Amino acid sequence: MSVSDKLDCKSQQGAHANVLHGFTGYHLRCAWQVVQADLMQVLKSLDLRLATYSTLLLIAETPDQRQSTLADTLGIERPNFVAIVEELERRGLITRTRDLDDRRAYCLNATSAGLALADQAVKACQAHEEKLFGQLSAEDRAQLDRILRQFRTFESGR
Amino acid sequence: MSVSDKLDCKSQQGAHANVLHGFTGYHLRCAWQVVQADLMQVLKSLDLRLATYSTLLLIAETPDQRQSTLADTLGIERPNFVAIVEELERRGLITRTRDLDDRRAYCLNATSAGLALADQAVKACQAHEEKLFGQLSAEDRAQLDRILRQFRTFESGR
DNA sequence: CGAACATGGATATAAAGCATAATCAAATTT
DNA sequence: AAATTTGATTATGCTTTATATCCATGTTCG
Repeated sequence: MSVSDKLDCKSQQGAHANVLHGFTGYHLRCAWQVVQADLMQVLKSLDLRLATYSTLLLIAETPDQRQSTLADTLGIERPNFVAIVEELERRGLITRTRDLDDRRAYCLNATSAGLALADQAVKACQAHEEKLFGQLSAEDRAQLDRILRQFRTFESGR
Repeated sequence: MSVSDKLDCKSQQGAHANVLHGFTGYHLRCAWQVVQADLMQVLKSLDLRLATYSTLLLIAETPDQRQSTLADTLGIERPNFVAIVEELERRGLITRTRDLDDRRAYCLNATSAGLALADQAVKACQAHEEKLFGQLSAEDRAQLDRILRQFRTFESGR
């Protein structure tokens, strides 16, 4: 499990009717749990965490961005982003060069090693998705993807 | 965001094509994020967290269970479960009575106050689900629920 | 029976993850 | 030029999650 959420994803074998099973949100969470567990394992074999993985990918795709912009995009607090960036730099996956126009800022870019690892990671994730979502019928898989994308545009109705 | 996962759920506005957007798992996560955020807010108004909420519900549904059984069902490590149970007991929502057959163990049960709060919480969650998933078409909503349930039976293909 | 071992619950503790306040230097504003 | 803002950082705290250990009770087996 993770987060403060302890929405028992194992209680299906319980003999009693579990109210939680009536909630779509519960099943959504359980599904994400399964995916997350497998994904983290896949990334671990590349010595990546979810945070470093998505950061590396974003830097590889959008060159010359500064840290705060990237952190905002990723929804990571700036202070917490520092360690992530430092790790990627230390491992030679990205470079931090001073912005000439604003000498406070860095421009982050992926190295060739970083690009190669990002590529490897994406391929591994595609295989992971195939493994997991491939268990659904083709129609169900397409439906799920479509509905989830749609759902994402919703605001948590304030 | 939460967990180690930093799968940027805000980067959709990014001008560049984001590889992550090609993954169903990514959208699954984003959807869960939206649901979780709203759910936590709903529970907060009842002074419950996801952990205390699901624990209370489970205890209310399955009387006379012992702590370790409940913890296992919920996928919570036993040491971490202690504080949760203590909180529920301190708030008068559950009782812990010694098992006569095994004096090491406790039997956990919801008090009438606990049952009442559980009931309130369930109703609040139903409203929350309605608010969020009600934004989908009836067919999509049914499909999503069906597919997620199905997906849940999968093992993360070992 | 009694020693060895297993189990329910608790404590202590550590590692992550996530957030806020404050710092420093380099911009920008006025 | 002084005041304010901003990019990056540090320090710090809170929460969640995991592990190792401990105590008391139960169980197993020589």
